[in-house]
Amino acid sequence: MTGIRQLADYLDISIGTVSRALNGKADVNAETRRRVLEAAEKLGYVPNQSGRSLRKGSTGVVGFMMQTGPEITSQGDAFFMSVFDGVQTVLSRHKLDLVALLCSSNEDPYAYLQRTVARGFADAIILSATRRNDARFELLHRHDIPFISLGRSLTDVGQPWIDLDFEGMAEVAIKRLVKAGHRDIGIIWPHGDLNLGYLFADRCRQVLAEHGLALSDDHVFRAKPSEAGGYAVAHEIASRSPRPSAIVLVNEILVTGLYKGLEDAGIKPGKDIAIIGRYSPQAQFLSPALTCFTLSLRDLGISLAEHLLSVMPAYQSHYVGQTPRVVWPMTLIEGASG
Amino acid sequence: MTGIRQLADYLDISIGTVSRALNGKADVNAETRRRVLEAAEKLGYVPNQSGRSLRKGSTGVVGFMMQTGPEITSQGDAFFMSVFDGVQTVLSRHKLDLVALLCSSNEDPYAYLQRTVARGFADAIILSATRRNDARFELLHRHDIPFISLGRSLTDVGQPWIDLDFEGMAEVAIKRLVKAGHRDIGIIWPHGDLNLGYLFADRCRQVLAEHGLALSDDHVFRAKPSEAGGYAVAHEIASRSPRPSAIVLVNEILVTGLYKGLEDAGIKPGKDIAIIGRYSPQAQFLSPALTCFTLSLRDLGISLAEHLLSVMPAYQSHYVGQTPRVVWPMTLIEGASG
DNA sequence: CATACGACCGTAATCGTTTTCGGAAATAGT
DNA sequence: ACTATTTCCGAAAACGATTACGGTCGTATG
Repeated sequence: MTGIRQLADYLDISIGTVSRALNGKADVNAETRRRVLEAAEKLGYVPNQSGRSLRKGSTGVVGFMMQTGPEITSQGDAFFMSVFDGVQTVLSRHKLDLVALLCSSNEDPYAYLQRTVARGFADAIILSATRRNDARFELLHRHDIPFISLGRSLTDVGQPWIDLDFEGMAEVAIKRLVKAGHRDIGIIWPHGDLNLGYLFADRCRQVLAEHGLALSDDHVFRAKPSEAGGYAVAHEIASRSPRPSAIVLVNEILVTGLYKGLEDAGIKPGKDIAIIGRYSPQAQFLSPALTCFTLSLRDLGISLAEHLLSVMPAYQSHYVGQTPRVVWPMTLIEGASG
Repeated sequence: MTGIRQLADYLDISIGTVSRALNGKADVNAETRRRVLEAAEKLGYVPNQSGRSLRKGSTGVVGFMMQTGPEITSQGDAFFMSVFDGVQTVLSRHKLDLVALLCSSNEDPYAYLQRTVARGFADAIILSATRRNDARFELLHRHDIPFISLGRSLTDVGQPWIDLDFEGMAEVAIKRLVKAGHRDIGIIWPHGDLNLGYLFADRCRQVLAEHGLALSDDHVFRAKPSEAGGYAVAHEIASRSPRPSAIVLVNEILVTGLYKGLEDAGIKPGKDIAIIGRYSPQAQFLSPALTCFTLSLRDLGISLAEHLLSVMPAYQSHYVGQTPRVVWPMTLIEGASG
């Protein structure tokens, strides 16, 4: 390993000058700087992360916290990978790196986050899969760690967040179905305590009421956010009488299983029952193609990163403004399912 | 932030003793150790990552390298999340943490890895999406970083690897189809330079030859590893004459698009054309259910971690043996597609 | 009683980097 | 010619942890 000391010895100058040269500080001769840069390139010098961050008190790393395990809590892999890509295009301009902080399924997320921030692993955190009440916000706020969340929560410590417009989606979807003549609309509410479920269900109920329709408890279906969950809930739907003539769902992963389950019960999606959901890469390749709501995940990632930077003291000069709270719009793709 | 110094002041002892107590070293009174542990718990002390790893020369972090971006290179959905979960169950027993090192789609993976290891970010690396020739192996070998790869490569620096048994899959699939009477079998080879494509295609060709059958170049279809890629390749398949009566594919993501594309071309999967592929959470919810090869991703992760530990000097006492090279078996799930 | 030894703890060096401070040399100003 | 100012660089102090080393007790052994 070639450190700054080897580099300094090689050039026969002091480590202080080398450091200043590499970091673009003043007080170093142009010619000297050139020599240092050249030698660093030649010897393949890269500053040691631990030494640097110990001294600077910051790591240059932004962490995106997510939970591992077979049951994805809210989104699929492709979802995050696209968001990550957007986040990185912004962060890389500031020489920040993004890593995914992986919380094991058998560790408490709160404890994991506590351990991780106390270690000083990352300068800033991006949270996802926000719950109805989410103590992680208070933790990060208490430790004064810059963070942003992809998702809202009832817990409010003045944190910035960006969230998909589940309420707008509910509104457009319900109105579309009502206009098409549906009077008996059901919704699928993914299991668990994710906040988005509440937002979505509440707004659905509200919009239905505006049209003089009620959302009977009998037509609020709970399902695990997985293909198998979709399959299972299809049989519940099939067994209801009266059976809803349309279904709106907020989770993207459920839909393949849902289609299959309905078909197995002799109910043809798009014909016997209307379905409106969320876009996923498969959505347009189902039969019938899913009518769904989509968004640019990359742009979402970009926005996430920019707003995160705005709450990081060392970078906020670039992005000023009040606490960012963005409800990200989604657009409807007309399929053949509803 | 409460550091070791605050802890020592609080207990009115020296930082040396505190450190020894926390790390289970000798030379510390049982009663003192108890008090230290108690105070650490109470004050929420967690050793600073930078300070510790600077001194120790190791970080306690294992990195899993993967590339971000909308086009997943080889696997989809819950694949990685399940593998991660297995990896972590092993690593956590040794107080090691797993993070995903995210290489942006517009950064060269080799350069990214170089930067990351030179910084001393992780003690060990897990590679995935291995290419036919993969310079990353040489890089890690040169820097003497312990690593393992999920996937083989022609590049050989004596590294350990675990890979799915794509050759076994090819063999079982081809034999099954031949036995069912198929004489004109095509394969889908995902675009790119991933090594698994070569392994799979070569073995298919070989097994066909053993049965006196040839794999015409006309029936080797290249496709982007995505739903859209599956849809596109379906039209190519449909346009061939003679058209293959069966298709074997090694990528799990393609299949939804493939089904749809074939149907749009008036070809019914499982009826007009047999299809055998890889398991994914959707596979059993397609119509007809996909005949596919599956494995326990969690167990794969566990094995990956154990073999990684065996090449990490600080841990290898627990797992001895020669360089591990595991061809991971897959089992057939009989669906209705082929 | 003197010596040896073990148990326990504090001191200080160390890891690799950044950054402050002061000094030397060169240049400019009078 | 003397002072003031600028330019450049080296010395050294941090950052927070681990750990080698030595010192102070108390107890056991001869």
